[in-house]
Amino acid sequence: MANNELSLDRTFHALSDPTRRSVIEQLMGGPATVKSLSEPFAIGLPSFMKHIKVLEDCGLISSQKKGRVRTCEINPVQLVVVEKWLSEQRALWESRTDRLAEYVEALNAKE
Amino acid sequence: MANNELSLDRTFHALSDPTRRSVIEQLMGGPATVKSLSEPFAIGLPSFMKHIKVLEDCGLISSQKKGRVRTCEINPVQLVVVEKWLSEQRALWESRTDRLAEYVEALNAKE
DNA sequence: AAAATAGTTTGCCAAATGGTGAACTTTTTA
DNA sequence: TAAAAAGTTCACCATTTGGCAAACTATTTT
Repeated sequence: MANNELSLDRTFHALSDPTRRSVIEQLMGGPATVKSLSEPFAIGLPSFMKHIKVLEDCGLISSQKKGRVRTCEINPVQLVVVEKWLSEQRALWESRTDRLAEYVEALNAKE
Repeated sequence: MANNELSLDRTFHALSDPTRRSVIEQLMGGPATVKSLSEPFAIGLPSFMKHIKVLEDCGLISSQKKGRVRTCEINPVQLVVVEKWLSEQRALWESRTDRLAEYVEALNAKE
């Protein structure tokens, strides 16, 4: 569970971009090549590769090249690290008051 | 539950900075003034106020001024929005395989 | 009334971010 | 073997970020 702070910085930052979140969503369905992942987006491959690198550097995905094709895969551990920070905050808040349950209900009701 | 995308962008970005995460953590204990929130950090007030603004713009906190003092408060709804995106991803992954449980266990075991 | 406190506004800066096009390498495929 | 496909590298660009100092406005305190 090493160096949390920097890891959280990078992971939250990685998730702050819609292109990168979309890549994550795609990868949830299973591994995919860079090319196929890039297709939904109207940006060049060099730009897209930067996003892949950001995701890889923070540990959200991993990739390997075989022949001329690079295949990416999700690494759920890193998502759990982030989820954990959030739920810890939630726990802090809940220990102070228990209004959060109401908020969540209200939020769910809005859908 | 309006405009999720932009809201997620801004909220993830807000959480990608350690100063801002620390402010969130402080506020989990209850409302506090800008000054008291800024004390742990070796940065000037103008810089600190930018962080407050980022947190307020994405809806993670709210604040109000009374006299010369501005008091900030956490707004847990926005945290829940982020938690939700993450747990949706986790659900996607779990629907594909159930190895995540193992990962989480392994992670928890490391503490 | 004078001084301290808490914030705000302004203008500045270096570095990081997210994009581009062009040129290049390495496989595959035709 | 020639051409297409999939990345990669490079140099460049505008914008955003996160910091600063200085000057300013209110409000408490003393």
